[in-house]
Amino acid sequence: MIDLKKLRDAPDEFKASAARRDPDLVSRLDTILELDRQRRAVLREVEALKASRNKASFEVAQRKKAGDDASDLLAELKTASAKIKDHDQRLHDIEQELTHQQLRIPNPPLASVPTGDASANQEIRTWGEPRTFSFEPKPHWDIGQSLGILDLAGGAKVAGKGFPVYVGLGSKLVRGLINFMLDLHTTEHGYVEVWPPALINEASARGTGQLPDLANDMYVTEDGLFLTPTAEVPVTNLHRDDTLAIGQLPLGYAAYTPCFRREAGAHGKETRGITRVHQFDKVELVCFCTPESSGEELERLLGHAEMVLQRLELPYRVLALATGELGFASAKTYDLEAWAAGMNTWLEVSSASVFTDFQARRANIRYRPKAGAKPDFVHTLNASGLALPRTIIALLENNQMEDGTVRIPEALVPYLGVERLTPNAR
RNA sequence: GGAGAGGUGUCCGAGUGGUUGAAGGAGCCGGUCUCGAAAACCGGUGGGCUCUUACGGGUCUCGAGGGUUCGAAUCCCUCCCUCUCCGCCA
Repeated sequence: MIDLKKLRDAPDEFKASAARRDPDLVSRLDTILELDRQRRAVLREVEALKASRNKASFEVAQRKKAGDDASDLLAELKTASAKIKDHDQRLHDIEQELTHQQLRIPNPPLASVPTGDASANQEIRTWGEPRTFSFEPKPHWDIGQSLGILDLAGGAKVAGKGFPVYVGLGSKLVRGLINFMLDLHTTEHGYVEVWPPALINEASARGTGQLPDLANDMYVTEDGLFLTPTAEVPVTNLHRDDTLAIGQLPLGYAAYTPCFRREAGAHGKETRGITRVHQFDKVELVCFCTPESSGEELERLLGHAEMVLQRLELPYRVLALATGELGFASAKTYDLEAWAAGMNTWLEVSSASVFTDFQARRANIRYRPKAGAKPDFVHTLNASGLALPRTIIALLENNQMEDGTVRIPEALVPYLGVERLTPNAR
């Protein structure tokens, strides 16, 4: 949720920032400003009416207590009350429209975010060297099939396209990666591990910004719950309506959840293999912190996600996303892209974002800067650490050998119990 | 799913139509005392919106949303959540 006071106090500055995302936002912000003016005008009227009503009501109480007659006042109050009801209705209508509009304005980008579409993304750094092959590296769907660890047809049979099945060491690889990542983040990076629900309610989806506009990206159940698209939603909303103590911050959680995405309209792109699927597994890092520290927290989160790739010995690059590429709630995002030798491309395996106070406003997550001080909104951040399918793609494609086996990086060996994936091994 | 009990401020806990934003206690903040601390004592202490340069004022808020009433924490309706018992079930 945008900060209405900020918009009101410095409208031009606010609009200029929003326009870097989308020039159409300017007129929508003007609409909001007008609604805000109306709201405050009606509010002043209705509050004046209520003030005089309260005064008269008090007088009635006094007279009744004293045994005096108050029928003249009561008659007066009856009409005043009707008038108030009328004004309240108008106020309610305006506020409803205002909220409707406000909920649909994305977070303005931070100044350091480059303006433009994907072509304006900035490469921050790279790590590792894409390996050179003495043979033609295969794509992961071929490797997965010949090793017998990936059953796409089976998944399509039991659920549908985009629901992969991992078999044997493939399944163990999924399980091992989840454990490896959670262990790394909890023991070395200091995160508190949580295991949240995979289904979320409407209020949670609104809190992190999936609703109202991104409803079509989620699966809905019959009783109005959504299958979570990312652990960010349940974990961030864990503290919805909370006021955190300053001593709790920064507060970091690491959570595994399956993630569900309808990917409506994405068909035809990246349809082979497991690059884009409807259900996948992900370990997510979520952080609550003070507004002053969110800049450095973003860098820390990014570093923690990078560490996963480094331990897995996967070459990657870090991109600072341009304004046109930012997610709805994000003020700044880094993407982490791992190299996939078989597909001969970079694949997004993680995304680290700072949401400033945008989600905190929606979800009403505050903190008290010091005992006795007024509460203020926290800043929230998250980073994938990491999403599994594309990590698996990179592992299979980069570490494949000419004989068809796949080398397992050292960090994962304890989790898999083997140093190499071989055909039909169990 | 059925029956019952209940949701009050940071926490515990009073309060069944009119100076109740809400007793009392704890906590927290400030002060007195002390070399310092503890204890004791005194004072202060919710949040949102809004008006005001400011001091300060107004309004809303007792799970959520509606309703009755001149007036609702208190009465009525709907929903949500927690607890107990029963049923069902991994």
